[in-house]
Amino acid sequence: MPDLEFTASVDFIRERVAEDVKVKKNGGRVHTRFPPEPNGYLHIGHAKSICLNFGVAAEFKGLCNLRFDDTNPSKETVEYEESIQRDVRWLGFDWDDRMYYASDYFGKLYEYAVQLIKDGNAYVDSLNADEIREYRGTLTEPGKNSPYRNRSVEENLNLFERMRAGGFEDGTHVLRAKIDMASPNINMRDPVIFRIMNVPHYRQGSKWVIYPMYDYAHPISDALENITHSLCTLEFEDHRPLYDWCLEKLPVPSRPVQIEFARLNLSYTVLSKRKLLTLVTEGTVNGWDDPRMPTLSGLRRRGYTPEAIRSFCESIGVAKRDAIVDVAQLEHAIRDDLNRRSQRVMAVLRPLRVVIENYPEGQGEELDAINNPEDASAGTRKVPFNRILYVEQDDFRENPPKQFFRLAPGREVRLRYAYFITCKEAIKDAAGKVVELRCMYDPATRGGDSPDGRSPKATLHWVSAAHALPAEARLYDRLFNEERPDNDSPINPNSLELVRSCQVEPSLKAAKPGDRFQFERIGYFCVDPDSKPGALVFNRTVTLRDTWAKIEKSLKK
RNA sequence: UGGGGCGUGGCCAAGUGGUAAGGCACAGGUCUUUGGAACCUGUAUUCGAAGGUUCGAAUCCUUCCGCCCCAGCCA
Repeated sequence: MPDLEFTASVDFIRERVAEDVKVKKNGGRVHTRFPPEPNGYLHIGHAKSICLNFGVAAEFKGLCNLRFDDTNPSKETVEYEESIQRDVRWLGFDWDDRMYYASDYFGKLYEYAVQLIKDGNAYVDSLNADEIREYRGTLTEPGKNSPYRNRSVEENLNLFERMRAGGFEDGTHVLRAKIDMASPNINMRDPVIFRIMNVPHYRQGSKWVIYPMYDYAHPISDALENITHSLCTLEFEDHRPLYDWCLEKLPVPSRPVQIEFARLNLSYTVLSKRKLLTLVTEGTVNGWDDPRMPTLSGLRRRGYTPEAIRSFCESIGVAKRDAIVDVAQLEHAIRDDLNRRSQRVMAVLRPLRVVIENYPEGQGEELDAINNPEDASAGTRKVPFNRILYVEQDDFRENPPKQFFRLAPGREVRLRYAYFITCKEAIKDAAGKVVELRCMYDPATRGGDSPDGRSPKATLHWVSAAHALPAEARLYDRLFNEERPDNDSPINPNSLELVRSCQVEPSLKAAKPGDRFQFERIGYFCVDPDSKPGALVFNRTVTLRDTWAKIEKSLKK
């Protein structure tokens, strides 16, 4: 029986699509598209749009196209295009054979423009950019008609053809839609629809020297692909009358509708393409896939899973109000996913040597460890134990504060899957730094349980010094310290911390780039592409929730 | 200022005239060989504000306030 009490509510877009399907609009067909411009890498904000577009299509048994909005050759490259394809696929979506390019419609777009001219709906303007701006008016004052606005159809046709043929300098002429220079909507004040750019296009080469503007190319591209619902972000809301105008004036094969939703904003994160580009070009970060970047490639390298990103996108909803989602919600999504599926492993980030004085020298043994307590089918593995171990420096305090349950002089703790040990003495170097712990173990507690039922308050992770593998850990923190960073915000100087002298359990020997693990008690880590056998490199995806850190923080206040 | 949108707890977000879902975060607690996970409990007499309509309003009307977007030959 379906649980009627918990019928999930749907967002306003799905509601509207459902209504259209119900009344058999477009024959009940649903067809969306994801239309990125190949001028940068996709980020988590795009993921929201991808999940929406592909998601809506799938839910209504429809289709979603991938379409490159490549109408501005000065910014677009094949590298970006390829990264976009890779990232959409990685996120888990498939466009089958429906990959399109606005640039493939340039011919059509040109013909439609000729039609517009013939119908008296477009004209060639020869004002320069500054003049056009002046003539446009302001928010409160209407614009004025260009002196070229009433050129004859013949003259317009001739000029436009010459624009296409080449020979004109950039900016000498533009094709404008003839709408209304006094419109209160500035987008309707005779918007430019074609401009001259003597720049080769990354796919079309030098075939064109005039390129269509987004506002003109987009509705027509949608119509040519028989898109039914064209979903875009809020800032295009007042472009909608222009979107509709294009479709009304031209004999296009279908009539899509544009629906706008609020783009994603994340706290402590910047999602503007311009700023992201700057971070990359100025070398503030190490490329588009720097694990601190909110790009899909960065998140991937960081260790985020597509499932977590999709689940995050589902959790934030789709609405029209401007919102800033707490980055903690994203972190929750990845923890939730990784908790269920990741292999547990013991790794010591900052090693502190421990000598078990009463453990026989030369002796060693292997202990059973559970691979994933959330998944019995993940099985167990053997972990070597020895007289000399490493534990985490943070797990020992010479003078433990209240509520610190871990190791301290005289304190007994459990070593996970191993024995209880009691600290007898802390050895210091000349500078007074604790460099070694002398401990005693209780042989009766093998595996981690005591016959007398006593149970230490703390369980520590550890590695056998003789068996552990050296590794590097890259610990990431938020890229910005400001909750709402702007274009000038400095990055968090501690956004990357390199820890080079880690010791990890030997089962990690064969770990390959992309493999994910939970380092018990520390966090989730992902093997970096820089990693090599014998020189392992792990990226920290996200920390585990850390109750002690919270207590310690409140203690300091 | 002209136009277009939006205002429900700290952050998201349901709700579409019948008496405020859910998630995140936070705070307690249970359990625990990860101070993890899981589980339980708590957190809006109130929906930007003020009027009005109605037996009854977050939902309808009026006015006001606040926030976002638009003056690229970017998308």
